[in-house]
Amino acid sequence: MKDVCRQAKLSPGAVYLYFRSKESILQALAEGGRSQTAAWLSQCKDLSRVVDLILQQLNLPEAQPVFKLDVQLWAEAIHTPKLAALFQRSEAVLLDGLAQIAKRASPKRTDQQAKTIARLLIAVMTGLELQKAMNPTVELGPTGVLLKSTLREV
Amino acid sequence: MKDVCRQAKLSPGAVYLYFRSKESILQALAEGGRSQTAAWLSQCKDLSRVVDLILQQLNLPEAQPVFKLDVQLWAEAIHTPKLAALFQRSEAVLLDGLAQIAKRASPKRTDQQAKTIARLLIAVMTGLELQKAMNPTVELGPTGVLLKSTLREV
DNA sequence: GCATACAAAACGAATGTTCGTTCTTTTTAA
DNA sequence: TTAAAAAGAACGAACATTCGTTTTGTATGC
Repeated sequence: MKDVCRQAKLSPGAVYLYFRSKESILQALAEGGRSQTAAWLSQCKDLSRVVDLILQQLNLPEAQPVFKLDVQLWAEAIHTPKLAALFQRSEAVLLDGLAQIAKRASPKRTDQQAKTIARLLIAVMTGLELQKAMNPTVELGPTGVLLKSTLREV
Repeated sequence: MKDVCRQAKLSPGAVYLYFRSKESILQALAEGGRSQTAAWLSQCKDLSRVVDLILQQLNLPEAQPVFKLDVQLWAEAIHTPKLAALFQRSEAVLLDGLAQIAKRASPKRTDQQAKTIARLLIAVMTGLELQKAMNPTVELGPTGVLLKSTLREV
């Protein structure tokens, strides 16, 4: 809360004019991440583009504080059903979107395979985000190239 | 702390006979995870085995509470330098170990490529762990097969 | 064999602090 | 002049931690 006040340049009392509770702030934060994800997902017509955007986000210096925030949100979701449900819904949307893109690229893939690829992509994205959150000096290097080549092969 | 007491079947006072503080408990927990990871890493002579063990762990029903705990530890590490340093050290060890295995399999890979593969594997592992922590009903399906085939191609 | 003495272990209520929230007051702006 | 916005002190609940007491287990005396 102290951090929220500092970031918003508002006193505790003022913050509570805009949000009912801390939990509703966290929900709004998670909601914001969700819609942002949906926004860039809609710009992707193939998995190569997806990988590009993911790695671009991960390398954005100003996005780094967001990574730390996301880890806090994940932890909060573990013991806050409302947040957990929100994350599960947005993950389901992301999963479907990615699976569709995966299937469009090679229609002979089964739905299950497409979904597995999508799940792995999400895992890579969040996993790398965690690494960057815990150690900002991490360099991703040729991760994007490697990822894209593997996606072409499968 | 309440959860720790319940799990240990000990009163708060008794817990503090074994640990100096909550933080030292978290450190011990993280330390335990580290040595456990080192243990199964030493049993792996190729990446295929690594993938097998990772997915076996992820599918173990009794390991699921550990996933939730890990997410809490990650979040705590974000604002606890001691924990962050511990995680960074153990990640470095894991990274080197996996990179060595990756290079042993195909020596023509550059060190950077091997390290990138290792980093991606760690990302997949923690990413899937996060998914399972937030939604225990997640089914991994043919994730292992797919992962191993992609590793063979690259 | 039983009672006594002692130390280690455990308990759980009490403590002080932190944190989310509220409330009264002051400032801003229309 | 008035309503909206912001401030920040104050409140209460939750939390990590401590401490005086009780229990348990074990060695020692008779």
